[in-house]
Amino acid sequence: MHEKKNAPLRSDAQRNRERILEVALVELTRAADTPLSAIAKKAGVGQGTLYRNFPSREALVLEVYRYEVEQVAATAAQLLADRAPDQALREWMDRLARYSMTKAGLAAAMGKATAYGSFAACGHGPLTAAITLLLRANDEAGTIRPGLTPDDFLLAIAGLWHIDPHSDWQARVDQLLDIVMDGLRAGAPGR
Amino acid sequence: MHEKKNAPLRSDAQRNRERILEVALVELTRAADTPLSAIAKKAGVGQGTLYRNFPSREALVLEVYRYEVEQVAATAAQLLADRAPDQALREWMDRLARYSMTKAGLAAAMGKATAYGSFAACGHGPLTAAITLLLRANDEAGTIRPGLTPDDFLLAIAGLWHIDPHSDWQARVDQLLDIVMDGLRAGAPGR
DNA sequence: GAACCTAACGGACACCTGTCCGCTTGAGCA
DNA sequence: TGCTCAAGCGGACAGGTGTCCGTTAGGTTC
Repeated sequence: MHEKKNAPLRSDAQRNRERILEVALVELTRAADTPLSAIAKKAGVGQGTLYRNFPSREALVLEVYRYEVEQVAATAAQLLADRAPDQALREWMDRLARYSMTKAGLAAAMGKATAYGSFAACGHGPLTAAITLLLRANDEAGTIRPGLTPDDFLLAIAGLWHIDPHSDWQARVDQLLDIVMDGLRAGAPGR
Repeated sequence: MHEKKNAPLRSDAQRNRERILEVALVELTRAADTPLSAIAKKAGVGQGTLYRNFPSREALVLEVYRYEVEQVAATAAQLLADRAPDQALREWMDRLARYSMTKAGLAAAMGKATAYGSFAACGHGPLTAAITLLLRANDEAGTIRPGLTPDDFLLAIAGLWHIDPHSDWQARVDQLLDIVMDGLRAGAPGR
């Protein structure tokens, strides 16, 4: 069983993939529920090609916004440098929420992606890494209950994916994250 | 604009509705993703009839398990009579989780139903009523933070709908509900 | 630059959801 | 019992997702 070592894509495949992402960004921003078939057509590729690159709608959305998501993930380290671990965690959750609500379809995709099985398994490293970082820092500072895994964390904030991004989400997000943050804090050993 | 006051269904319509529910219970229990068209066929009705009675898959699932859900809702009062408000709330959440995990497709349907807009608006009174009851009792006892609405509560436990009912859900549910419960408790004024 | 091999293509297809609309039939009334 | 008529029926259909498979064309080797 020979592994295909991190697949050096063929040149045309590479081009197709990028053209799909370009088109998808435009179309999904315009309407989050644009048919995938329409995106394939506009990108000038067959359905098969689109689905080979992105097995599901969620995979495509996540990839489209990957840069944004990676940015958010990257701020974790930054925030930890600037403030107390628990403050950093809370601020980070706020930013994650803000991005999810702002980018059309991202919240829904996150919800699907985190459903039924670990998010980590989906190969979306950056987010998991960021969460791990934040949790460890807080764990060491004794500001959260011990033994929390990234999966626990993602379940705790799952409510985010159920908030309508077209409504007054700010207040509901604040309330939810207050509850979650306090929940994570409870049982903390203290420093 | 004359309201049709709580629609006295025509006899054949009534029979069809019941036959659909019977078949749906069997089929959905066997496989949660049975095509609705298959259920319609087995029930001996057209697609149109099925969809007129149940506008969406979730509506059907929720109706199929309505009795069970109402049972859970009804235990809220019982639990409040037996124990301290916060104990009752926690125990109730456990039972809700257990039912959701146990009945195939129920968790997914709950997730969809609570997504994007208040659950209460969907006309599913019993659950909302039960939650309101529990929250009020806790509010009065000073065991939870003040000002919590049923919507806040549903967002907080949304993680439940993301746990795979086919996996070792018990441990994950416990962990999640511990976090949520502590989150709700935080900021409680005390008695 | 020709031949080969396989990654990648792309569109037809299978399947599902939800809607629409012409037809059927239960039920009240004379 | 026969008439009437709208509530209700049911299946065809539109629209979308995801799969399959015969065909095409990059890349490599000689």
